[in-house]
Amino acid sequence: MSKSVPTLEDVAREAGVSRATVSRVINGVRNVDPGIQDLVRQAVERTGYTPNQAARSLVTRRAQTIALVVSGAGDERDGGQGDFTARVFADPFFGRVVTGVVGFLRPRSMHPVLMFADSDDARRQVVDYLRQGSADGALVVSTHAEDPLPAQLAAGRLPAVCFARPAVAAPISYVDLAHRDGGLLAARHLLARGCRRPATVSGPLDLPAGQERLAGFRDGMERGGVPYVPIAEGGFTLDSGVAAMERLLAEHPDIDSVFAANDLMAQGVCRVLRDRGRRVPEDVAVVGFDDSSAALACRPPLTTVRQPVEAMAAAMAELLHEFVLGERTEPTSRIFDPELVVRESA
Amino acid sequence: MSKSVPTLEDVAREAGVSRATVSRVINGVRNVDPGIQDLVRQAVERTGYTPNQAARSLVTRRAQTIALVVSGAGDERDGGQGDFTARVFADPFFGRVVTGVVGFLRPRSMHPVLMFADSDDARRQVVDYLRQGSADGALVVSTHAEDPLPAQLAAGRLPAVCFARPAVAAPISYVDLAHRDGGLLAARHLLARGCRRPATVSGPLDLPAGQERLAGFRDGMERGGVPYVPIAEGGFTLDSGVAAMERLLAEHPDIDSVFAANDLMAQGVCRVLRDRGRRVPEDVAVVGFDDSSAALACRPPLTTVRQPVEAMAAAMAELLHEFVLGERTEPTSRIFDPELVVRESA
DNA sequence: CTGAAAGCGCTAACAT
DNA sequence: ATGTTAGCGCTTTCAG
Repeated sequence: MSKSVPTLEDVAREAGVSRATVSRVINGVRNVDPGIQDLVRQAVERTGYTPNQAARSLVTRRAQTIALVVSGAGDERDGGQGDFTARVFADPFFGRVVTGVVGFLRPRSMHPVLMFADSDDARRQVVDYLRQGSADGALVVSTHAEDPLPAQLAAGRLPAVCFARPAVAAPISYVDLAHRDGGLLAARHLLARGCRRPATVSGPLDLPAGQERLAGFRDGMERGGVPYVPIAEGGFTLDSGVAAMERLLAEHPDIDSVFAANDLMAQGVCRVLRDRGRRVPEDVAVVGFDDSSAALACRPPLTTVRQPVEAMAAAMAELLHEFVLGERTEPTSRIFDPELVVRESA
Repeated sequence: MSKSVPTLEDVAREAGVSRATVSRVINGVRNVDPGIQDLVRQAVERTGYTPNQAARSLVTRRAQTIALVVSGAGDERDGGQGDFTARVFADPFFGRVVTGVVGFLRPRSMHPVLMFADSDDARRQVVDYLRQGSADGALVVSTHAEDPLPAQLAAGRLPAVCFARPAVAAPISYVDLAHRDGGLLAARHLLARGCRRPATVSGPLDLPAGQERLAGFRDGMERGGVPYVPIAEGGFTLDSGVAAMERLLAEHPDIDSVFAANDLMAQGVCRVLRDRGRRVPEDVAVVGFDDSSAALACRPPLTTVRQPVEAMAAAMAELLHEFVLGERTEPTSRIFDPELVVRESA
């Protein structure tokens, strides 16, 4: 058999210097004679050396890896797992988070480990993973309101940053959107269009995002002279949007506009409208939220409130990185502004 | 400050035994007195000990991590990155792969690191990652035909398993579907329905999956007495399905059925048909491929050829695991059978 | 500017 | 059945 993977020792011998010097060259530490640097680099080339990350981590106490965890509140056992994963990926939102996170991580040669925390057991795994030092910190995206993970992470003093303020209060960092302002934007646009009989398909009302988007919309309508807005609660999925819209239409057949708290539900809304023979936007104008891929996939393309998910995700990674480096210690929040994107649905 | 994380040493002292014994208990090695086991477990509890993975990996030479890499052929620089990630997540297929992989990994407390290999540089990162021992092996899903990664992995003798046979030949393991049989299934179903003027929106013809699904379909039609099938090549995306269908309809306005090589394109096909006032399936029957979430999201719900992606992904992880454990050494292939799922579109 | 040496925390022979 | 001991490959004082 050929000799196994080369170590620092091998490179040092090959270059005729000490291990320490090779280490310095590899890690780009200053104070190394340029001539020797070349020597070492050639030796590295010849031996095909690659530093062993475990050995490195053991002394630096850094894994160069962060956990990207999608967390639910449930306590489902195995059975639910597949569904949970599937649901997460069905939402175009998650892909954007990954895009943003990877964009920040990659140039720093760090990598995300994907974890799903949809049961007590899975959550324990996440915490253990961090305590083991397998990952330097966690980026968490919660899908449910009562998710206990953020609090657990905070209690364990583990570096972590959440996407959106956790419903369960905890001293933890997060990035979030000014959801309320987003709702306001939607209301103003509909008002400007002349709509006076709006309705809304809200997000889950136990989620801050659900509440605030609704509050902002109502507030905007109220200020615009429309005191009452029929509401049907949805669950941020296409199906829930369909169901909510059917309820709304049954009780309020004369509405002239709908604000859906995310694009997936807006898509459901459009589908129902179409099936009922109502034209969008002529008969009923529809405004979504997120500006996800669903907004463009929808017929007609959705006018929607853009949430800069990629930028938010990158900021989340950046914050975490600062914690890991010890440059930051206090829990921090970073709030982004929404923006109206006008297309054809309203 | 409180003393930092407890080590084996601390637990050993606390329990009044040697490090070795504690290690044995923790790793469930036999030959340890039950009484002492309890003692140790209590000490672990009291100290809140968690094994350090880096130290462990250093000696076991196992990271308990595998790389889940999505690989393209491109050589795009930074700019393309975001798009690539977004495109990957937009396809419901990838979520199913993750579900299957995680399902296998989780019970073994192993975790997937997400990597995107859409440039030479990124591919180098993947190879280095494995050589560093940060991951024990790679699971690769290629999105393009000329993806050089599988060959690179094989050349480096790195443990790896691909989803689908790589277009670039290499001595590497993979799981795949009997695509040809899938095409046959679609043809037979359409034939049984009485369709005699079929057309097909194929996948990219430089991809084995694209070629074989098409070949199977044509073969089936031929055997059923239909010698000619108009074809338009697509790219497995919704938009490409729309474009392909428009071309098809322009040149062959009298077709009575369409076989699309995946559900996303079938969705596009249905959309075009609907816009042109053709009823599905009354005027034109449509059969998709994959049975992804897009099949159910489509109106009408798609009759499609099911690809057991989750099971295939789990098999991929299992194969890799066997390589990592050294239980398997020769490149291996595992082929799954497709299955027709009849819904409303055909 | 470079080398020698001391660990990082753990597992696995080898003793006992 | 348990303890002793030697590393795994690397970074990092500390001398020189």
